[in-house]
Amino acid sequence: MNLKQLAKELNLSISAVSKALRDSHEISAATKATVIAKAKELNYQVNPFASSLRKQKSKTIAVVVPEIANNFFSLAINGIESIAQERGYHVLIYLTHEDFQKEIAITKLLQNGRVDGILMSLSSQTANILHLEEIKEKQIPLVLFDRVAESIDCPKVNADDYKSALKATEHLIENGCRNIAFLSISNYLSISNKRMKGYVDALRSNGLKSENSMIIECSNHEENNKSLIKKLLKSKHRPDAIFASVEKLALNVYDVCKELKVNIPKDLKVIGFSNLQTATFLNPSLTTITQPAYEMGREATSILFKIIEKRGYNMILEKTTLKSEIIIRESTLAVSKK
Amino acid sequence: MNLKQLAKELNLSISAVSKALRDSHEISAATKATVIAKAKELNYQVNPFASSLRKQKSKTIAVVVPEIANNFFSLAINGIESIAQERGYHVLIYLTHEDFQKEIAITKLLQNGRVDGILMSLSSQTANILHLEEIKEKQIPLVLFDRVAESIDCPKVNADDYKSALKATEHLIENGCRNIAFLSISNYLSISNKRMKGYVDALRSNGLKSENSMIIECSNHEENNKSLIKKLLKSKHRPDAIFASVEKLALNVYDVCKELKVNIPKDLKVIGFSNLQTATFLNPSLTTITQPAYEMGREATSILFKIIEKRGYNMILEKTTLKSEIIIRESTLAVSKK
DNA sequence: CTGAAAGCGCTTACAG
DNA sequence: CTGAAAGCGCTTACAG
Repeated sequence: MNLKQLAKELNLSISAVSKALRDSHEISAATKATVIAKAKELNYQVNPFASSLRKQKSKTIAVVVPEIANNFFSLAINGIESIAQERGYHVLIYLTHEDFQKEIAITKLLQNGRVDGILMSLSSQTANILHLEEIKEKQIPLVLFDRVAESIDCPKVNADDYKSALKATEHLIENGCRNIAFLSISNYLSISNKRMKGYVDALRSNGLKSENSMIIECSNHEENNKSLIKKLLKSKHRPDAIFASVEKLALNVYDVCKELKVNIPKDLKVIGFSNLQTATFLNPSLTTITQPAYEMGREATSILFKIIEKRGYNMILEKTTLKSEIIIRESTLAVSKK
Repeated sequence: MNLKQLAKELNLSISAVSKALRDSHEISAATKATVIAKAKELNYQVNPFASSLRKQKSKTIAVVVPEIANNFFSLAINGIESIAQERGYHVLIYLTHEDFQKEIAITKLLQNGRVDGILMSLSSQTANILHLEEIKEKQIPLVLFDRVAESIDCPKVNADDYKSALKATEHLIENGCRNIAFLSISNYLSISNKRMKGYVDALRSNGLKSENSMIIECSNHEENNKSLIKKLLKSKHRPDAIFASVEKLALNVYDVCKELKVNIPKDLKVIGFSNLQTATFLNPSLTTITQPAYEMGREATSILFKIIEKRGYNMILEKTTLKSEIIIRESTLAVSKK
């Protein structure tokens, strides 16, 4: 069933039917009513490809994220989808699996007009932003969220990572910790730097010397991370707290502590950035810095639609920072050591 | 940059260029080489809408799931995406949020040729399959996974829910449980019935009378579920074990036990269907029946592509059942009660 | 208020 | 081996 057939049924021209369906002011109310009724009766639906080809608009956005089996990203996608569905947009999803080359390939794929805009969170392996510059050159609206690159000129949505890392570190210090190890995953992105900076500044402003700062470089290799943590916990300069910059690392710490029979929080306090819904049921329950993932998704999508719908808006650099929440649980409880 | 411009640059006809790019046997190797080189140089990319319009193929599939902030579905989507990416397909994602009306609206949306096929897991509210019949009538390839409706004639991928529920119940019985409460979420789908049937059959074959079976109807309302569980645990006929048919309910049980100071596994054993990655870190660690979510996603997608690529294959009813795994942890440990 | 016509950018059957 | 032409199904500027 296409416009041509529908027009024939109605004894109208194709253009009249098309206009009626798009509620054009050129068409009388009576004609519109009959057209709409007939279209419904015959279950007519506009061909999206013909429409997109003609209008040069896809009514589709792309979401490019490192992974999906991850609480933060699945919550963010939930937020993205909620706004997109409201506005009648379709959502294409692409996973980079933390692979820079895949990320580049995907951005290339998206340069042919398939989508009206792109929401993106960069992979941890991303080493430069040439691929993002290409997107910008092609004038495709782009909004980055969470894993953001400072060096690119586009709207960004993230959380107050510096501030919450600062507060989290202070929380540890208040609860008696003096040797706090920060588990980082370094990359091109500023996000991990910001968290690290918050940690370092908190040490400094609390009179802890810089030699007290322990920054442990982790990777995406679970086993390597665990042996790093194990080594750390067995060393002479064993920390009294661990600050995990990402969720996975906090769980690795739990794993190692279970194995080494290190008691949390008595022997070691643990805090981590995490969107784990079950943090409260862990043994012991985990103190987390929880980002507003759902809201970040919604916010990023709202901004993207502003750019898509008002051309030229692209030039406005919008940077939105949402507040994370520190949820204090057992893993950082002050315990009198006997 | 379109074919016309590219053809002009090359002093060839549009059709020759198009054929060269699609590696047609009608074009000489030499011409192909120059065309491909030029296309690369000028960064030419085929317009997907023109191509889809002409070929009546979208190279896109839709994934319709109840929710995404859920370990099972995010793992399944991971599997789906991995196969789709391999094959060069795009993945549209739609969430029903467990709302039958939304599910219907989405299936309507997908009838206009936007996608070459649909992967779907039904909402818990889905009350009939008229919308699925429409999809079938329109000859759009459809594969259901996990939350499947028995009554529709299409390929299905699910887990051996009956068998694993049977085994799980037997595990509880072996560990001394006699009064096992089964928390179900009933709906039109057979999935929960299968799990329930496994539970009931295990009781029967172990000589436990049918009055020992306790089936508690839960809902999607967390607070209601918790008060149901609370009532149950405070009642005279307090169970010695709870079998949660879905992950959320198991966590609700943990919540209530924490509040009522019921000790798991001493006072109550808990087992549940769950894809929780942190099940092992819970307090106590949770015994789970874990579905192969990633593999189910991959399998369903492979079948979908078989149908898309070989027409007529649609008629073959493929039903694939994958094995779940019971991972025994502390929450079902036999403990001598003093 | 309605219709004829051009054109979005491809692909492919057909002619040469 | 290459090209001219039709057509996928729309939308919209233009004419009436």
